[in-house]
Amino acid sequence: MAHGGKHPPMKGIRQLAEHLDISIGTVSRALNGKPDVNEETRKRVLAAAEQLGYVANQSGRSLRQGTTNVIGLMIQSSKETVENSDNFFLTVTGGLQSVFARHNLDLIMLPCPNDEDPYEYLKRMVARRVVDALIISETQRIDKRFDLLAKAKIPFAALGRSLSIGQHPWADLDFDGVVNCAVDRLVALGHRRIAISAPSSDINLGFIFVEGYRRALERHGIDFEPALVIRAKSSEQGGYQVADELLRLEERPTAVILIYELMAIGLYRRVMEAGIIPGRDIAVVGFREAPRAKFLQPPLTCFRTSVHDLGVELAEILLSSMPAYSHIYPKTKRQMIWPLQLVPGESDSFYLKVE
Amino acid sequence: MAHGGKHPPMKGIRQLAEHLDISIGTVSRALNGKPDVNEETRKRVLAAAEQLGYVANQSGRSLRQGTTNVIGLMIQSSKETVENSDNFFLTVTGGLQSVFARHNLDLIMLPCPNDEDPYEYLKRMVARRVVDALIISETQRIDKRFDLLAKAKIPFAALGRSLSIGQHPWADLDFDGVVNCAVDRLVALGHRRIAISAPSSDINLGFIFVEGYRRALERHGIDFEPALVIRAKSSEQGGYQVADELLRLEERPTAVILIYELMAIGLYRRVMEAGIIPGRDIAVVGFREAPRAKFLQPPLTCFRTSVHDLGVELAEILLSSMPAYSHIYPKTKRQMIWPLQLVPGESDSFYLKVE
DNA sequence: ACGCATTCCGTAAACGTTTACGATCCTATG
DNA sequence: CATAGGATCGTAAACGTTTACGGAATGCGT
Repeated sequence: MAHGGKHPPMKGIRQLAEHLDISIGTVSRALNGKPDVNEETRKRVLAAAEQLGYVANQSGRSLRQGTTNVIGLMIQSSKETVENSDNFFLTVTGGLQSVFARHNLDLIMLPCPNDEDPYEYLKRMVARRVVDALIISETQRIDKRFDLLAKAKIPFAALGRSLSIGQHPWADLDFDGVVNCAVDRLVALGHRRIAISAPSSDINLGFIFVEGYRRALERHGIDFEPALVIRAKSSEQGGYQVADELLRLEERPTAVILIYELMAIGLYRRVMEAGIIPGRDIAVVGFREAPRAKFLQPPLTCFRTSVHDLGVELAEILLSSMPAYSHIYPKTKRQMIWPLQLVPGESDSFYLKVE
Repeated sequence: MAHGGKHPPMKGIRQLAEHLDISIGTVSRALNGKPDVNEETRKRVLAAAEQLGYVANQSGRSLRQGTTNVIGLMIQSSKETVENSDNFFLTVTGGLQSVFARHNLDLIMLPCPNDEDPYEYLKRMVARRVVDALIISETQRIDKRFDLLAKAKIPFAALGRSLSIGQHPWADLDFDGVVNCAVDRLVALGHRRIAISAPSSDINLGFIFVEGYRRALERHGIDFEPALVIRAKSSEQGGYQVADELLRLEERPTAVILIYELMAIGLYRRVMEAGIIPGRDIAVVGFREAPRAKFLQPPLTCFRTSVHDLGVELAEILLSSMPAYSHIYPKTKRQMIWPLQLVPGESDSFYLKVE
């Protein structure tokens, strides 16, 4: 309260310096915690900045030091993503921020419009130099974005693994573990004909999921039947379609593993139309546990994880690859497979062989 | 393909100018579509920029002209928001972008960490001058953020109305229409004792929803009973709690209106524990239609709207209040109430008076 | 041939910060 | 007392861009 209530509009560090009768350089050093400044004047500067509501103009700062203190999380807001992710990204964002906040890093989300090519969008964002580092999500099996970021020498980490050359940092859910666990459980319940749904194998997830499924079957000495792999969209309609195709098979499967819990609703509906009751006549295991999965009757057996904590891990992975922070987060783990835990429901408990 | 494949790293507009043997000022004018430049040289510049992959450094540009061409959408990623919104924000983002893209405006999302005060977070973002305009969401009944933005003279619009002084631009769902329609429908089905759930009346929505409910009852000559207003969290647990409180009442309601479809699952469970079947023994109307609401059995009667198109409207409202665009979007509509449409389910169809 | 308007382009000054460098003062040590 | 060295601060030069201003060249009418 040095000089009353109303202040002239704060124009910049220059005004602040004049007001304090200190040189502009010293003010900057004081604010940024540089060593060459008397502790007492630092206090004065901080107090005045607080009082006058001064905050450094980001553009000037970034221009000078080539850094923005902002980390970007790129997401694709395609219709399909929006319907499936069930706030996955908002949750992971919380985890990311809890780490970034410790280093005065702000997170912004960069939603790629669904009519723009993600690669071009990212190129624009990178060139604009508005973020210091990037997290990209929904990675493709071969994703040019990795090369772009590597070439631009901008630190990054991926939410979702990729096959790109070189070992780039990423974190991903343990789809392999999920499908293994699901198959184990179903086999233990007596199933031998187990179907699986997955997105197209272009999508990395589609590839991994089916590959894990194949290996799990092999472990149990069960032959892999291509007809039991249904490629479908990860939506309610996709689930309906999966059921439809399964019902058409000569020899029906007795169990099915779904890649997205949302598909279960469509599948439930379709099989019930055919007089088949999920959990009694056909076993269903879904992935992943989400608030909406609780709406199902019978409750879906699925897999739970803390998406928030996944964000925490991912943030540390990213920071470990940023020169300015790599001394704090040693580069031990560059890739990370995030575990999930089985949540038994009733969609696979009361198994009776169909027909 | 003027001079082979590899290019030296593009450092800035200066290099581009040297490469073209043109002055730096002309290059800038050419890129920005200024009139004082020969059409042919403009073509050359644009071609070279494309070829060398030059994109203007955002910091330098913003510093000079005080504008960033970026619009921010502030959201709060609190646990409750994340669980309830069902990707509401991602969807509205799509609508916003479809408008912004026409003006080369980029949208970024600013997720306020849940352990930070939204007001302080916004203040930081505003002071950093990283966005030209802002959209704020989840507005409180009295929300200091409006004053902050007005004082900072930064254009903004709100997703959700507010009571703040002055007529600030906003768009909001037609909660009044929803509750009116719900009451009308229930009354037409013979109900007189209609309960309602709503969040605390500090939240603007909680106030509006109950107020509309009161007026709707009045229109039908039904007395307003405070005991039938249940304040609960907008979650599954909240729905369970609502049912719990309703079951405890001396004279039970025969119908209940829920503010969030997610609450229906908890309510369903609780009333079924008591041997009461939703849709037969008690009528349930929910708000809003969401993918997950389809999981309910019986299907929930609820309200549908195009959140994407709401985003479009909101974007136009915002642009109309930005000096640079107000000639394109005349300031006719500054506030907008966005309609919803009833989606009849079966949760209120087979009404039989309880007891 | 002259004046004038128009078209195009180059020059240089800003925008707000950070930081290398050097200047000043003070203290301790010989 | 002389000097070294540390503590503290001021000065000025960058960072990459846009834009006001003025200059050169051209066209046109007289």
